[in-house]
Amino acid sequence: MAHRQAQRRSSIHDVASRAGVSAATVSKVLAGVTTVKPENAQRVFDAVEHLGYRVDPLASDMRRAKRRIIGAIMPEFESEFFGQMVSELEGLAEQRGYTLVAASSRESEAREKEVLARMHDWRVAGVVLAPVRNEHGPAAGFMKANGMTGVLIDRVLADDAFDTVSADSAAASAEVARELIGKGHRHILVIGLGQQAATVRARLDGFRAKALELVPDVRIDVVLSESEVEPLRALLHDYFDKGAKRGERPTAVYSLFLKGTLVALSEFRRRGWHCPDDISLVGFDDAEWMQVTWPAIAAVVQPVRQIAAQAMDVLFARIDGGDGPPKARLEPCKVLMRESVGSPGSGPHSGGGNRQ
Amino acid sequence: MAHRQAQRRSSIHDVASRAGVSAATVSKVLAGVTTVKPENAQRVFDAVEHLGYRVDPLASDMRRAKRRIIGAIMPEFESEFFGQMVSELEGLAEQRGYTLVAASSRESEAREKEVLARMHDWRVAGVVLAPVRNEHGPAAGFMKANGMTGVLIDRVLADDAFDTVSADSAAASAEVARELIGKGHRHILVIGLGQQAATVRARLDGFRAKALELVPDVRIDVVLSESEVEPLRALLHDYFDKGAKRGERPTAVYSLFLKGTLVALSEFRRRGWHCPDDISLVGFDDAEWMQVTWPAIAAVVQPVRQIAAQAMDVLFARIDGGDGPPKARLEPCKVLMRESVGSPGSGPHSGGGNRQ
DNA sequence: TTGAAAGCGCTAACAC
DNA sequence: GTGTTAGCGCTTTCAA
Repeated sequence: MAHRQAQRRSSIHDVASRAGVSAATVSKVLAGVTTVKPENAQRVFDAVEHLGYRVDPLASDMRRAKRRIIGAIMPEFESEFFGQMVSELEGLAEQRGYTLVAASSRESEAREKEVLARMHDWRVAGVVLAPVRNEHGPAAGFMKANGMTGVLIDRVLADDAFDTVSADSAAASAEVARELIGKGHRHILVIGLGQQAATVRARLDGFRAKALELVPDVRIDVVLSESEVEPLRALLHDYFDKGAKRGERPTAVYSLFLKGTLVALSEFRRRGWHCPDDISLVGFDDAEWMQVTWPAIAAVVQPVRQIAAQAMDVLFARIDGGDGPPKARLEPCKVLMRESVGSPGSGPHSGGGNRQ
Repeated sequence: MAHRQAQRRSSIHDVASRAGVSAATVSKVLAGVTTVKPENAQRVFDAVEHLGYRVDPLASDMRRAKRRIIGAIMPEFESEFFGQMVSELEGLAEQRGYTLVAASSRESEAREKEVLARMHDWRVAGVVLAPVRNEHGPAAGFMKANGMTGVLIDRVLADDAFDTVSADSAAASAEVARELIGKGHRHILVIGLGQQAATVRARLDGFRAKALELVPDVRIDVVLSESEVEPLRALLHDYFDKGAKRGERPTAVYSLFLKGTLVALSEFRRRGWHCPDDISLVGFDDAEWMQVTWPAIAAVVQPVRQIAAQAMDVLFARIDGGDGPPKARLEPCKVLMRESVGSPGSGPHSGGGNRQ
């Protein structure tokens, strides 16, 4: 015996014959055309109800040239940030009667382009692309070359062909600088990933500019790993080792991205340093766990909902034929100063205690 | 001037006329049929190359009745677990030439059913459903009623209509029990969410059975919140307050799900308790951050890759016509005992120190 | 107010 | 070996 056999679904013709009208009329009724005789419309509704009929959206799109599908390409799905982003985008697409098809580029530009090509094959109406690196990658070039409609988000600054939406990293980083300087930090280490060039640069520059403005002789060290997280671990290790030899050590670390914050914490662990007594820490990107640890980790919160909402707004404006030069949008972040930040010089386990 | 106008993509007919053959021949060449004259095949390849032609997968599926699309429905996208799951499933689907379309049910059974109906409208070849609650929800019923092909994962035990794949929660929980009992814990609190009935029950029973087997008079308290995380916070608060009045307190907490671990940590914070000196903690579900905090949090690691791989295997077996009664598969977990677990009675900040 | 006809881009039968 | 024909399920002229 065949197990769970998929029965043929009723088509528009089944509805038509049951209602005693043509398929064209059914289509009109379902599309809300008002020129249909009420009596016939009712018969159609009855038939639809009885048969449990539902339009096949793909067949429908087939005829209409533009498909009601939005493609979303994210660097990864594993983090809270992109998880929330996909979730938001999905809801926003649905609200407009579109389906979101999400794909992960797995932090690879090569794959990003492949995935984008697939989206193009699917003839999606538009694409929300969060590039692996920045707006100058091969994927954006592909979109341009193929006349695709799209919006670039997150790791982008501005583009001459596509609208962009991202967090205002520079402003947030300036605020972090103000906070750290205000607490008395004069030697700060900034760590980041060079791959995410667009935003890392903005964050670094925003931080440095404000810090130097407030205290011209502040010392800012920078440790950047080109494209992988693991090397950063080694670089950071070396950095602290060398500093130890010279008897110097930064009093605060600002990590420009989430994994960097984890790497920093893990390096602190290894050395037995505690926040904020031995060293202060602020990370770009918030996560749920950061509030429940000892100490709670200070973080820059990206406005995921706002970015998603803006992205969809501008994307649909383009889909609906909106014209004009592309705009670069920046959404403000929130900076949450939590217990991982204290004042330097208070010495191990002495001041700013957080263990009541 | 119209900005970025999408040019019409070349169709199979464009390729056909350029190669001087019929559309059917092009289709055959591209499908790898070997009966085509090599010379013509070459002309087709040349034309494809020249025009940058790519098959429209949706149009192709339209004709072939079964669409090469797999639907994946997850309770949420925000957590590491489901993020990894979607990522894995996406890769596995691609390997077989299918596209994964993922949707979030947002922990709502009502939405889960709607999303599933949409998948059905899309006529997906199969569905990987991670139900909000368990295998008896309305979504599984819908799948059954509509003869859909699918596999149930994660929050499921066994089903009479669909294959299921999940982590072996009971075995892992038994191991947690063995570890805690071994360390000398005799009063343990277990917290969970009633909504995830299927697995919570398995985890609870597995834990309790083993603990009682090892130490018949062990005390196991249970705090379950019906369906929301927030009430759990309040319940936990009350539980500890009441215990304090009587001067008793569990020496270890086992959280049956990730958010519960966060709630527990946050409650410990509020009371100024530290792990493992004041209380031990083990959580079901691991996360990257758990290794870099002080202390590192002990956790049960679910075998995401294995679950995804098994799910896709059994799903495609069904899609390819595989018959026979549904099977319930359990994949073994790993239990990582980290510093958040110590021995009871060593008193605050006295033993099992983790601050070298 | 309605339905017949013509496809969207593709593939599977079936002739030739 | 290859092309013709006939659709998949739907929408949209356009003529009646």
